[in-house]
Amino acid sequence: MTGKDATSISRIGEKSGSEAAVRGWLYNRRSSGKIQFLIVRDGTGYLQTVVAKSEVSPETWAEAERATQECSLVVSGRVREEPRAPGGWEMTVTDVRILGPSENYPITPKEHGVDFLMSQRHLWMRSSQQHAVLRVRSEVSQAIRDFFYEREYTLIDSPILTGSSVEGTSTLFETDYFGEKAYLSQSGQLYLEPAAAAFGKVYCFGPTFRAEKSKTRRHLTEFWMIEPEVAFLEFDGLCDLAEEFVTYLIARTLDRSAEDLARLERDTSKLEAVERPFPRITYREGIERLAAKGFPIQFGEDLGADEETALTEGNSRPLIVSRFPTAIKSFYMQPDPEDPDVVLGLDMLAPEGYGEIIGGSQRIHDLELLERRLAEHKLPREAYEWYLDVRRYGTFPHSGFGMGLERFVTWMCGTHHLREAIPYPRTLKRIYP
RNA sequence: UCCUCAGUAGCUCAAUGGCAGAGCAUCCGGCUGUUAACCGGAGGGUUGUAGGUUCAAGUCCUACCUGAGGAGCCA
Repeated sequence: MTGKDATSISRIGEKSGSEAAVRGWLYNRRSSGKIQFLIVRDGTGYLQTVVAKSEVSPETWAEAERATQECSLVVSGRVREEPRAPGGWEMTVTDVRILGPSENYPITPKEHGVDFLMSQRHLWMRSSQQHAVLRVRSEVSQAIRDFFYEREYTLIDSPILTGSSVEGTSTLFETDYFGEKAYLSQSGQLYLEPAAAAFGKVYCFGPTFRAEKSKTRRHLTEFWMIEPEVAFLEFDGLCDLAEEFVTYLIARTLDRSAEDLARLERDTSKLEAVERPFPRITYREGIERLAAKGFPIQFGEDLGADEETALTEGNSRPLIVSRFPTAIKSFYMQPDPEDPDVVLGLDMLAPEGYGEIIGGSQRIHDLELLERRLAEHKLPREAYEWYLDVRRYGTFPHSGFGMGLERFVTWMCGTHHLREAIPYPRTLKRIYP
């Protein structure tokens, strides 16, 4: 089409005082008779352009008047500093060319309901706040990879199609695999444990599927999970790793996503307040605190949403809760040698009511104990022979955790709902678009 | 699976059981510094579906459908 030499709006300042062209979509147009303001966005930023009737040809003026919300266009002119313009730069237009028209764009500059917006998700991501959230997500994903790369972890992609469940409790999406049953992965952990024996420090980062009929703003049926697994790492070290990981990601987000967080009107002082060490309590301490607050939880009962909220109330840092009763946790978690009724598992609960973002544990490395647990949980042993091999051939203590990307991004952005933190959310009631 | 709430114009929402309304969007007109611009005008309706009560139902009753929020479960 046109605009071969178009300038990226993020770099428009480099063109100050000279001619330039920007190529993108019309974000909004305001007209005042003989002057029009075309706000152009190109994915990297927004630029206010000014068309003055007295300074352009009648054809150019008419073309600008034809520009409608979200039409694609090329605008050329002279770039200059302009304090009245959002962003500080403005273009005095000499030429406008509409590339693709846009009739009756559904998302108007006005309030809309979430249901409507989600049905227009493919268009909604053009809106400034949604755009900002997804850019933060992109930065967080990059920071996750950098964190592990800098620490000499090996990326091990775990399979999405699997033959058995990790924990046997959550509901799995079933699919047909050439006449046999297969399931969409709900965790890469089991596949990472053997990899830890091969590479030492490993992680996976990919989509995860849960067929749970959860209907809350903290659940998706398809979400992205980051799971490190580390050989010879024991429980206290795991807690340290989780802390270091989260503080690293926050620092990177504050540094590289400042503009997007500002657009989201995120109170970044809340994120700046997150420093190490994080408070750590055990489950037993937790139920004591809850008893004092009027929640009569007995040992062996799981902590519900109200209990989690009560425990994190007033915290500016995430809370690590550890050492849960064995009976309510997964089969592979290592018992605490000093308190055999509990396992060396942890949940990290984010402040500001964002809830659980990380769940992890030290894994059982003793073959006989693991075999016993499989039996207790009534899991089909044949499906786990390969997993037991990790304990048969040079067993070793090891630990790992899983972090939900969308939950972390939602926290960073201060967003209300998880579904805005993923480009195309999959929820109980939505698989379109 | 359970509990709560909602469904009226393209969108966001009004309407005591008594004429179906407004803002935004769209179209037309006006305006040379707008910031979700503003001002004037126009078009736009099977009130989620089916049944019931009533002289009269968007409104009350019953069932169903769809969605949202929460619980449980989890990251």
